[in-house]
Amino acid sequence: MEKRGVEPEPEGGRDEEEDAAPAMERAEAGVAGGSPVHDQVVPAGSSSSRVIVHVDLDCFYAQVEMISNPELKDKPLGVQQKYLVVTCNYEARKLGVKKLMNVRDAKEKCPQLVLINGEDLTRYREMSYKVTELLEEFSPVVERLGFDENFVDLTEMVGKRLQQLQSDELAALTVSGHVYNNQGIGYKTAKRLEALGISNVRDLQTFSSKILEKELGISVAQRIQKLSLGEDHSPVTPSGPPQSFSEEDSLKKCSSEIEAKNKIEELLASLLNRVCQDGRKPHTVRLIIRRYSSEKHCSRESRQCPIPSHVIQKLGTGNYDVMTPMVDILMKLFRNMVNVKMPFHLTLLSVCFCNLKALNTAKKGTIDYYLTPSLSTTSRSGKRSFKMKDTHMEDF
DNA sequence: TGGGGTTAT
DNA sequence: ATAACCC
Repeated sequence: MEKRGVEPEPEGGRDEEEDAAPAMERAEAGVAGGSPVHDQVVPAGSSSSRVIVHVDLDCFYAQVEMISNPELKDKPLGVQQKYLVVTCNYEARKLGVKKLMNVRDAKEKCPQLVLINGEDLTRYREMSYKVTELLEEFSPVVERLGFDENFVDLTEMVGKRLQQLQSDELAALTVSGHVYNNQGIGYKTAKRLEALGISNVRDLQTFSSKILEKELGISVAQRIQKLSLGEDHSPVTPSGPPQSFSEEDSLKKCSSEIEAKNKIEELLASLLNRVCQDGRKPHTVRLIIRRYSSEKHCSRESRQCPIPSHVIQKLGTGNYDVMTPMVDILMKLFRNMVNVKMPFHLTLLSVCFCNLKALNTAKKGTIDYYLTPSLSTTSRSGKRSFKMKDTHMEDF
């Protein structure tokens, strides 16, 4: 069963995105391979194997754009972020456009290419969660990976359905779609393994790692060999609501505090909208920068601090000016990282809200009720009996 | 390489 | 606070 890890590298002019249909995968490949005669005999509902679907959306951003504007449907379409075509539809791919291609190269390859700016992820994020929520109707155990992939653990549902079946119905069950030799390995790789004399899981387990690496590349080789040993019992972990919200913008050059402040205000404004919609309250804010450097090691630096409780309380309301105190905090974080008296050159700014906490549902009469910050001011006219141990920015 | 996201250290 | 990894 393959749940995590990369897809097979694109091979022989084939792209991984052609499997538009969900793939059925079985857990414990090693066990299944160990007894080939019996590996399909699974006592209904009592098996320890799992049924997990992996749903991978094709060229997701491009699809969202085509749904938004159907006139784009039969044109070659690319989604642009800065000078990159981050994804494109199949029309564009036919004409030689690749994911993460330079806009210049893409236009050269395909002058008719229609480009849509996709730097604002709002609609993609919304659509992404709609897909996840749809899948959650089948089972609450849905794990997201990025915006366009979901893993759904359907073990329970399948078990229950099998139990309902009569024995004759059970016997009449057929499996349709692609079933690749009972291994979570794609068609192409299966063929190449066959050529190496690897026809079942045990062959793969005992095959020379070195030769396999030479043949398939170190990444694929090591991964599938681990899978052949049945490794990956990791559960499908329900993602639930996001644990952080961030907005970032890469820049050619930011070299003054004013520029930085303007960018930060822009990022913050979007974030506040998102936080407002979410309903929960972030208790931590982080500022991330990337400094210009010729090195490949394009590392980021960050500073974070707790959000003062009086600011947190005003977060969802929309009435009060939360921008001013937040910008204040963020600029302090900025100056903590960047010596503004010295020349600097930043190529990225990002603001992140994390440490999200649900609003209190504390009942009257409980300890929580009296300790709840949001109630401590309103219900007792600002006379706070407890000093919260927040680290405020003044402590810097 | 964008603009995100998670978990581990 | 950063790294490493995912898309």
